[in-house]
Amino acid sequence: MSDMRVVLVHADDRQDRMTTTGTKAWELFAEDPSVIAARVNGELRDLSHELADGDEVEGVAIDSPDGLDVLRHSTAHVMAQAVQELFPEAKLGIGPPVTDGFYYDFDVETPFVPEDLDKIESRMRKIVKEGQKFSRRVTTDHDAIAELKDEPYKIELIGLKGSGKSDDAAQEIAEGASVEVGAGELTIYDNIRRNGDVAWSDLCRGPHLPTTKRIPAFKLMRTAAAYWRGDEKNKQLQRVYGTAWPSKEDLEAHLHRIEEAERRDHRKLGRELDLFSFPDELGSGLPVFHPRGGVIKREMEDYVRRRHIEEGFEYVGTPHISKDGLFHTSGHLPYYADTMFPPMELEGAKYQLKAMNCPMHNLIYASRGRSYRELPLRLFEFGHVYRYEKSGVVHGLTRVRGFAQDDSHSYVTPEQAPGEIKHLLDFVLGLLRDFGLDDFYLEMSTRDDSKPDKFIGSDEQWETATRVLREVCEESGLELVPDPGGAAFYGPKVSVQARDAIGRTWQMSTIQYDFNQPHRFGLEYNGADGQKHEPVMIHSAKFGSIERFLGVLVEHYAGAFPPWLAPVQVQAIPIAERHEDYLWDVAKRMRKEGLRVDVDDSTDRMQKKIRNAQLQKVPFMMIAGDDDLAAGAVSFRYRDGRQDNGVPIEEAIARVREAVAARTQV
RNA sequence: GCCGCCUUAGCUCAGUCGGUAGAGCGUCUCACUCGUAAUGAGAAGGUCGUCGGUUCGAUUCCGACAGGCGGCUCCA
Repeated sequence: MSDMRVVLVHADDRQDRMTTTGTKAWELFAEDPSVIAARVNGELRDLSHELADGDEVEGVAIDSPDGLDVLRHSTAHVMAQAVQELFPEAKLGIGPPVTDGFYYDFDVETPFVPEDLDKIESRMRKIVKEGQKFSRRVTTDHDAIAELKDEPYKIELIGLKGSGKSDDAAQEIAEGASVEVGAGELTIYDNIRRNGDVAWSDLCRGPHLPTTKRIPAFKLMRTAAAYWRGDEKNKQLQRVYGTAWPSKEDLEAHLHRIEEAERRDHRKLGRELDLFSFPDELGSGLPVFHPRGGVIKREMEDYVRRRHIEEGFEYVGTPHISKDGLFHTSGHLPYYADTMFPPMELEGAKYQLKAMNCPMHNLIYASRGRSYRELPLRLFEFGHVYRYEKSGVVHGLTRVRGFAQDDSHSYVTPEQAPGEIKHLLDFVLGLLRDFGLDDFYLEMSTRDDSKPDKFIGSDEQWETATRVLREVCEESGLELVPDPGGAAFYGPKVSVQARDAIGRTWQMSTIQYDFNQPHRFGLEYNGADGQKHEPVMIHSAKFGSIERFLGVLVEHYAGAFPPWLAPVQVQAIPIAERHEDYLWDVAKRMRKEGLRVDVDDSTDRMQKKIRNAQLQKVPFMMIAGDDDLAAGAVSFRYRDGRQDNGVPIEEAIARVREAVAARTQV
């Protein structure tokens, strides 16, 4: 045993530490119970990892991003052990950590039922209590294949690793597969009981917690089916999702966040607030808006129509169906036949419900000769499109089969394109802010070079389009996340992802650069040089879909809309029947100002009326009794219980009017 | 589309080991007129998602379909 030196890294601090050969990483962190793994020379390692002279070592705390992954992946192992003890025939798929938790896939004859989750969870608690040690063991492909002869999926992964050789390849092979077989040597983790027995083993890259006892809090969430290696041509395995946290409190907080999200669910609130419904008689994914939801929808439409006109767009209108030739010209058919409703045949022609509006706007452009002096030519409408989404993906208002896009197409010269994209991006961001969404980032969807059949146009065209979009995005200063392969077949796309009140992100607006459709439609303009030139078209939807955006707004505000969007802005509540006329007078004056006011003249008691207005999340409750009558005033109650009594009528009207005009929340 | 679960009054849900069902809220009626989140009493309301099968008998068991939920795949 001889001396050696390691460098202990903590944040920006680096300290030399003398130690002896054979020192394990845990010995450096013995005094810090939150450290559950180590980063050695940049690589995540188990705490049992033996250090070498000159190593740079950093402790990984259980509540750090890496630490959480280690915790969750280790919990996945415990779950897999529990499953195989309870269901010996279960074959292992993969079991990586995911956001907030983990999953493990199993091939079992009979799918799991909810009661199985309870059984698995109990067995897991037993394993955690046993304090089994996670023990790393280096193996070879040959030995591992022999050892894992009963685990066909693991053997498949070993084979893929042999051909792939990199983490990236493993990621392509299967989301999460890299945690099983990363680059480098092949390892197996044994779970060892205190008496030395090997309880269970799994092919795994690691690292793991020192022992199962270091799992502070976990819960199994649900079962689901998932295609092996994410390919719908493959067999479906049974996936069990769980969550794991550094403390019981963190677990509780996580479960609380889930409840909060459920409380905000727009499908639930849509029914409770009488905003919209999905009648079975219409079919899946086809919503109807009730009067109250209609108010919000109309406010959105009025807003976005006015803003488009202010931004230089011209409001147009196009039909819902077209002969199918149009979609062949555009290039959408036959590629998207699967997602379009099937054609209707009449008088020898096939008509299709439109799934996109751009071809029709192209016809407006092409209706006469165009001059460069007209460009940018900006067309906008609420285009109602129909897409035959697969039955399993329809979801509330966020994924429907019939919806309205606030769709615009800007026809520009190639030189004008960057300026127009910037114009659109500014427009979109301002719109999102007006609707209370002010935390966003951009996603840049580009072509997948390995799938040329999914995209049309030359390499040069794609390169130009992608560069132009990227430059404008970078100029915006917003975070830019790449989305390789996510482009439309006709061009790259930038989409604005907005975070809602509880941090979830939603894809909202899109801006797409299209050099293909103008060519396919033979669009042209006369340039200053007297020659014909081909314009570029820029697709843009600001809300994206009116329905979807409305659904997101419901969740963002948890149904408590700011006054300008609230279906009922003021709910007037008389203390007693004799105050009704007085409130009706005030209400009528407010209505003259264009405000949405209701007077609750039902036979309910006033306490009940307040409760009802509260449950309907009305921003202003306007109450009047004898005192208010005498003073020529009203009393306000707000959704949070705040009160403001004795407000003179004129002031009360002005207060509501100003909150609506300024789009403020109250 | 695939896997699993689910579908009982307008809503949320209970129930029937196969003998056609119940609560709360909501609705309607009557009484109460009340100062900041549920007044009391009474009444109406269901071919138990649809179609088929098994059975003397099906809301209950089986199947198909429709719709929903959670995932997977997909999302121009």
